[in-house]
Amino acid sequence: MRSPGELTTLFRDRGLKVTPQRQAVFEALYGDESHPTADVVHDRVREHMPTVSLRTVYQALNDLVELGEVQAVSVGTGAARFDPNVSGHHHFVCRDCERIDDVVASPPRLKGYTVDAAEIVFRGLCASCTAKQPTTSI
Amino acid sequence: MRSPGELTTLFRDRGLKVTPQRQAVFEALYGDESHPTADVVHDRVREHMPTVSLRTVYQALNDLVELGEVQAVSVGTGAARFDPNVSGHHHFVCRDCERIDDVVASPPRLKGYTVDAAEIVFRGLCASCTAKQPTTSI
DNA sequence: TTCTAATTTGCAACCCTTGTTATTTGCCAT
DNA sequence: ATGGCAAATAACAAGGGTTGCAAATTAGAA
Repeated sequence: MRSPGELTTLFRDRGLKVTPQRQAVFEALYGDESHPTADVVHDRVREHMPTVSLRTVYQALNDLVELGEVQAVSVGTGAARFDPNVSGHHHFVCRDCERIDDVVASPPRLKGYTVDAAEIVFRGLCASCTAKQPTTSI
Repeated sequence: MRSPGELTTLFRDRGLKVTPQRQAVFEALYGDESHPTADVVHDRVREHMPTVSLRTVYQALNDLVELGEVQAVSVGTGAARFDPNVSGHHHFVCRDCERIDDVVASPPRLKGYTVDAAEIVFRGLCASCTAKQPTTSI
């Protein structure tokens, strides 16, 4: 995810307005590695802007996801987690505390962890949907 | 997942009762490769037992998951999907129709598919939780 | 500054899943 | 075969997470 300053330009270029609420979400998420839920982001934002609604935080987060600046991580732990790191990496989900850690190493290097399973989820279009796609190539 | 007949024995051994509703869930899921949601299983069961409640279907599915006979797949497409195939395999999630296919091949062999991303989710205990685990070894 | 489209808020509604409770039922022991 | 008890069912409500909606506000271009 780009810096809050760069996001300001990006949002305006896309016809999206840069509100104080959105800037607060930018700041709350920038450089964060804890994979917070929308609710956690909301709490964080309200520390300095007590009147911001959860709905607005969801809006801002969804906008960031649509722009490809933030990744929504759904790993079956209830609420979606939001990750400003959109470079290729994977996640470790603790079955006890539900903490999510970034995994840049391969499984054998997960020292200290208890790895129960490694789930690989491929995302894209299935053969049928690929076939009926209007402009798809390859 | 074992056959409905074998599950009958397994359930009784564990002190769980084998009801017609549960047997209907067994039948509905046995050999199924479509990764149905609880709601889909419910519809399927009700074709022959119209009075079965969704709650009961959830109960049966959760029991099967706890016994390790069925895998609950949460890939961010809303409702959980249930998979009677508990052998080591991965999933392909279509971003268009949300169909889930089993993946036994490696990514390069996904011919016909449009692969946007391959997410690897490691599950287990993080370093902190591993450390405070009562009886953990290795 | 003015105008317009986008945004915010607060609320309700939605989906998915689980809690609760009275009633029914499987099934073990007799 | 029957009784009794623990477990399961059904119906309902409620919970968490997320989105839809409408009125009021506001960003930002002209």
